[in-house]
Amino acid sequence: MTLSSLQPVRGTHDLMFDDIRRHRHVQSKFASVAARYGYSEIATPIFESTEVFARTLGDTTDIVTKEMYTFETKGGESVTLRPEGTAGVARAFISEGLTQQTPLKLFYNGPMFRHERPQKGRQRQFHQIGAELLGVPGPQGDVEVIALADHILRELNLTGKVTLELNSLGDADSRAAYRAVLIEYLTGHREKLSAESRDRLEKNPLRVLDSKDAADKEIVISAPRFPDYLNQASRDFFKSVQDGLSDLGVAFSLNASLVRGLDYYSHTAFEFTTEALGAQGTVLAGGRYDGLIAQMGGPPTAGIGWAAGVERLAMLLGEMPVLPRPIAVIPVGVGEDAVAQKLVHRLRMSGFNVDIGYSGNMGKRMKRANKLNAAVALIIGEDEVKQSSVTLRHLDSGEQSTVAMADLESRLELYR
RNA sequence: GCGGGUAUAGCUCAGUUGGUUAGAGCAUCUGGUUGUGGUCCAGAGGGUCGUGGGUUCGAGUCCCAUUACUCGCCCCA
Repeated sequence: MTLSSLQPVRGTHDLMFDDIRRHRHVQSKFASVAARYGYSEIATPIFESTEVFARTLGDTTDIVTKEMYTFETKGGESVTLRPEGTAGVARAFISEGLTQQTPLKLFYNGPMFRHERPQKGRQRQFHQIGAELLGVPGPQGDVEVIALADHILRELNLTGKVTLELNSLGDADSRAAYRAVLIEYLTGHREKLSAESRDRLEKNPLRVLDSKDAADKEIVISAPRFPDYLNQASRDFFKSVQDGLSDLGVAFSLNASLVRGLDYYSHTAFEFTTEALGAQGTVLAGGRYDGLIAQMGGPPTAGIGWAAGVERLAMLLGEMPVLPRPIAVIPVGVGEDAVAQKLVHRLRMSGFNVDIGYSGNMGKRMKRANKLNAAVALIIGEDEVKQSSVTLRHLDSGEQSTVAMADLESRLELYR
């Protein structure tokens, strides 16, 4: 541990054994469920022009102002390691000429990078799965996207551990109206607000609703409520989303202070949260972003999507299913090595999961077979080679018998 | 960026008011068992006590700094 450069960079981790199995489990469940909903996969580059993120996320967000891994290429271009997935998908939507192929359903999965202080459930390189539905302006789009999220959490057996919170940010008019009264109210209490909230009052007043500062919370309790300022169209829209979810049996609760900071968000905002991960309770979050594509320079296109943290989901998973037990092939002496190797290959070609101890006496190899959790050992010695057979030993019971080489596949059928 | 906690063997951790060869369990290796593992028994290897400085006759232990990890704030997935 003396060479600091031999440690993984702060906030990054090597994933192996059980950890990566959990990740793969999350990812493969996601891929199979997403396919049932008609989503196809997209893999956008891990870095993009800095502009792509700066423009889409908004230059008042923490992500853009202090958490991006931004660097200059040898060609002098400013590029950024992606801090989230939606911006890249939106960029691809425009630059790949997909704007005429709506409705478009895309899902993705991959590493994201944010320069934050690491803690439980928060790393500098982390992984997200996400889904985006482009070109569906109606509430049935919201319902389907949320149902997809709920479905995946269900497949992962997490329904008891997470709850869905829902809010509406309304359309642009509603938001402008609410924003105005909120600013007026908060300005009246300006002196009592925390420093950050005073700052947000200028840049992003909705975020004050989110504050965890005790004094701020006091003020927020009596603040004008967003739902009261939704116009009729926005109310109808939100009502349809709620009815749609209820019809599908997706449970949710309303949370009027659930907000998204960015201007292009509208209508539905939602989060699946858990109590089990401490401060990082948000496991999956998303919303409708009808303004985004236009803001990036594409044709006005409705959009809604979400992203989930794979690490956070993986932490919530229970025990992983046990791995299939291999078959161990054990040559008694060096004389049998070649026969053993051929047998191993033959069984692998037939679809069996086979391992072999590479060196050592028989005792050692038996020990290794045991450690691999092998179900059976195939022992090959001089006698066996002579009669073209192997000794098949069941490692749990210790029973063993002689099996002709030719009959092996059928005798091992149970262990495939 | 701010605050708290922690750092001793590959892993999990003991280590007394500062006291001389720094321990345990697990893991690893060897032997008991040269064609039979998981149990058992005997033994072995493995540590610049995170790093640097200071106090002291003497520091794993006290002080300072630093780094890493971790939890919280913030932010978010």
